[in-house]
Amino acid sequence: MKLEHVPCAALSIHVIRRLPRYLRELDVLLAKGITRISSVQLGRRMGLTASQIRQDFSCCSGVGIQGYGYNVAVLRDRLAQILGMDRDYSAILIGAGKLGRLLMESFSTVARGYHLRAVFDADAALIGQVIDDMPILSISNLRSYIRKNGIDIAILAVPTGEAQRIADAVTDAGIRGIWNFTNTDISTGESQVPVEDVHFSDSFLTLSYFLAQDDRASAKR
Amino acid sequence: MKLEHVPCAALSIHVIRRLPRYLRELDVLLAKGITRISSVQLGRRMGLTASQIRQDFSCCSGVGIQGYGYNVAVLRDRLAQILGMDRDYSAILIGAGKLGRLLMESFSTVARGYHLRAVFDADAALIGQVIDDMPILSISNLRSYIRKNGIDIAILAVPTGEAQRIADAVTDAGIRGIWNFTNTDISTGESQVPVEDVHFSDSFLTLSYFLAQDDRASAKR
DNA sequence: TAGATTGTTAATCGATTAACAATC
DNA sequence: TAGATTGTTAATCGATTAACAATC
Repeated sequence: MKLEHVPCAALSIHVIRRLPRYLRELDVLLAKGITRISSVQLGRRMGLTASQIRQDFSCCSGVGIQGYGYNVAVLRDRLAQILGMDRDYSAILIGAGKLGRLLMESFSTVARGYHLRAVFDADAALIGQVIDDMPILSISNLRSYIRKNGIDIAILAVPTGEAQRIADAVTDAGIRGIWNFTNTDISTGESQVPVEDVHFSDSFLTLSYFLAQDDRASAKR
Repeated sequence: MKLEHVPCAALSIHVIRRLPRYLRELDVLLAKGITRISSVQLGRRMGLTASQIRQDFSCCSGVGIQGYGYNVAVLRDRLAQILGMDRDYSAILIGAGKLGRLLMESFSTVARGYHLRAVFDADAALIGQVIDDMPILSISNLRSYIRKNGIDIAILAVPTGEAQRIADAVTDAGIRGIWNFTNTDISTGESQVPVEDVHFSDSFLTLSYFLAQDDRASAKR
């Protein structure tokens, strides 16, 4: 199910989606040697109100100090913890096409703290090959691999037509989250396994709307 | 500026972000030969309320028919139009690394209706090479190229450290939108040029939150 | 005509912003 | 102590849902 609909998330999805941004900004501050920041200063940098930042950070109880602000390093670590970056989770990639290979390469920087354990594909010509030190396994072993190794997250980089079938398989095998790069919405049914979509095309069209809207507005003037 | 903050968007950003999803679902219906759909039926398929769908489609005035529903093909074309898919816009790609090449290849399917006009890179070893029929141009020609050819959208697939500098350049040259794949938030300042981010890492961490939260909840029980 | 379904208005719900007491 | 700033409560704003008259 889409993250927007997961019950018992403790924080609202709006807050959750801002946490990685805070984390990035705090890393920038750390790199600059800034050790302390107030909600007003951080708000100015990020284009958010100080009020919102304090509301958002109420999940990090005890980190802020009245009259002082937040210790950057402490807050950063607390956010990283909330986001599960300290937990040694495991992931597998399904689909070793162009996109899959890109994700393989960049995984360690994109998903710091996670471990990519295996890569699966349906193409017999790829199976057995080793790419970036990762052997490509047959998709027919997908379920048993997830079960045996207690994999946490499945990354879906398969053709659109295969997406739901694979989603069903990994859900059935006990996966705990799906990172979906296919251009379709997948369902995890009863299981309520969370699905995060990266829909390139949707993202692009959203941007495109603003150009078209701008043109429509200009045409009227 | 982030799409969330663009003024005079006519539709709320929440509605806009649902439009591409509607478009996809309508394409699925068309492929199945379904020519007619009601808000209740569409809601059931997509996990939305019929009410929300009718509110969302109030931007497509005249398309719905009482007692009948919506004509799938008509609604689809209207949405495509609202999203600017019929306008022959142009785009350039900046950064011909792994990600850039993937975007080059997939651009025509991801951004249907748009034309990729040129690819830029800073690496002298790449400049002049032809990849997927697209010659790689020198980034030193970026501004003049945009100005001369009236390019609409710039796709940023450069290293994080270069992102803001390039964003400044393309904004200054009169670009109308930025599709940002770098792992940082860029500012377009006064110009209010809309920026759509695709932050892989933020997306992944958002999913990761739910695993961590699930573990925290389990630990308490 | 009777049934179905839209488009829109009103009600509810949730997120953001403002205000301020607590306190470092 | 005085000034700064948090954390939280209350107020506002906006999005979603419900209801229903209009009408195909």
